[in-house]
Amino acid sequence: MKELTTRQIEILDFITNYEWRHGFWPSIRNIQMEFDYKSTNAVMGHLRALERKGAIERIPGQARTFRINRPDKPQASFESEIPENASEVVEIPVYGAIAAGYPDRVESSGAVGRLQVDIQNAGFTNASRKQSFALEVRGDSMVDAQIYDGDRVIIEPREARDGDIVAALIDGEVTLKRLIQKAGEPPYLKAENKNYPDLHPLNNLEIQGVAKAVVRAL
Amino acid sequence: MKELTTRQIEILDFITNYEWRHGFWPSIRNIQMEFDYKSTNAVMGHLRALERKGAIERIPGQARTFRINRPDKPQASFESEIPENASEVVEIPVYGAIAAGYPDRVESSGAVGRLQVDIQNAGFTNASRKQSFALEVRGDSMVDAQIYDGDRVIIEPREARDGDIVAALIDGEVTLKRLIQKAGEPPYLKAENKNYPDLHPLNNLEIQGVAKAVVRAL
DNA sequence: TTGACAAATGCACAACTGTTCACCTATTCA
DNA sequence: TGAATAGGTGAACAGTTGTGCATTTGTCAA
Repeated sequence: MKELTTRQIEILDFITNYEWRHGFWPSIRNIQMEFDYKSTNAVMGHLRALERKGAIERIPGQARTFRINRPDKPQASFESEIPENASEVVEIPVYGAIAAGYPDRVESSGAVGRLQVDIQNAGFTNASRKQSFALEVRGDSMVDAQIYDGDRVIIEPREARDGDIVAALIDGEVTLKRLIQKAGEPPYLKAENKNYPDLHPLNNLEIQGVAKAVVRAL
Repeated sequence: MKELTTRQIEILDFITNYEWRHGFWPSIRNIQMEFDYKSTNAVMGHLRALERKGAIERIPGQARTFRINRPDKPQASFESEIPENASEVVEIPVYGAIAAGYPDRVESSGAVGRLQVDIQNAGFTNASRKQSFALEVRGDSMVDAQIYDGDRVIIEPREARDGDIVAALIDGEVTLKRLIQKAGEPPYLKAENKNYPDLHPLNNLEIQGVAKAVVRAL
């Protein structure tokens, strides 16, 4: 792939980001608005350049039909067929750190990276996979569940059940713990390390999502 | 969500499948062709029904803008905001199982799944990440390195250094161990569990690659 | 200077695409 | 019997959307 200019990378980033946020691709006029162009043709020029350099593919004349070519991905073309054994893949932004020790605020505001796991391996619910995100773990309160400082947990936002490991907002602080939710009793959070006490919410316990997988770089 | 009819489920399945195969949503006429309808309005009726029953969401008047709602998803609406950013991504086939206990043969022949991890998080070498693959771990010989039975390790094929965790072919058998390679001495493999002995190769020690990351479904 | 190229404006056009209105058939249910 | 609902035809319409042509500006290298 040839070198992309700064502007072309900006356009490409916007397209990718738009797709992740909305679930569908932007129209040319969506891109035009984002960059405050006075003409759609400004976008057209960049799209043509991106296509010429192999960064994207499109279907001529059809609306919102992009395909992003990542350098290391095996050639994706509109003609190529997807093999049967290929499994659907999930793309997950990494947001920042979550305390597995004592509660803390999520540190990073934007996503710091991306993580992809296939559905079969992590058992995602089809719909919420695109909303899933990953958080870096801080602290050692979950070591008995084999989750260590520096690991990344993949969080799927959905209703939690008793026994799930959850990312939770407890009294305004974010933490990663196991949820204990017995019938007729108020729910609370339990660390997987006997040196840490249970966390009983004073006011508010809000489950942000359920941990579905752990990823650790060696 | 209300009950869907057989036909409505067929439509919904087609839409989902189309998106997975093509990377973008179908137009109404795409759906019409698939079901050999003589009128686009047949599709419109089903889409209206699906929307009324909460199975999908769409943006009125805009092309190819679907959103699929699955039962246990909390709330997906076009208004919900998701933060930003993206980074390059690696795609890795999952091949089969590797013994972290005693050496064994890689069990599966073809790839059984796919796993994707972003470059920043796993620190891949640019050139070799294309050929990286993932293996499922069997056995408990690496538990002191926090690698457990059922975990998946991502292997990058490259030269190993002393202290790396490697997938190795030792006397014709595949295993996951830490490589000990001191100057002037023959290299050998060391388990991260004191119940397992060191593995000194009788004939041949072939390093298949270096473990770069661990992924575990919760 | 000249040429090549990235970047952008302005406008018009045609195709793609969602949508609506009128009308039809069959099934279910009270 | 009548009403409601699922499913479908046919034709027309309007908004969204991709595209092409002509023109301008600035940068960089030969």
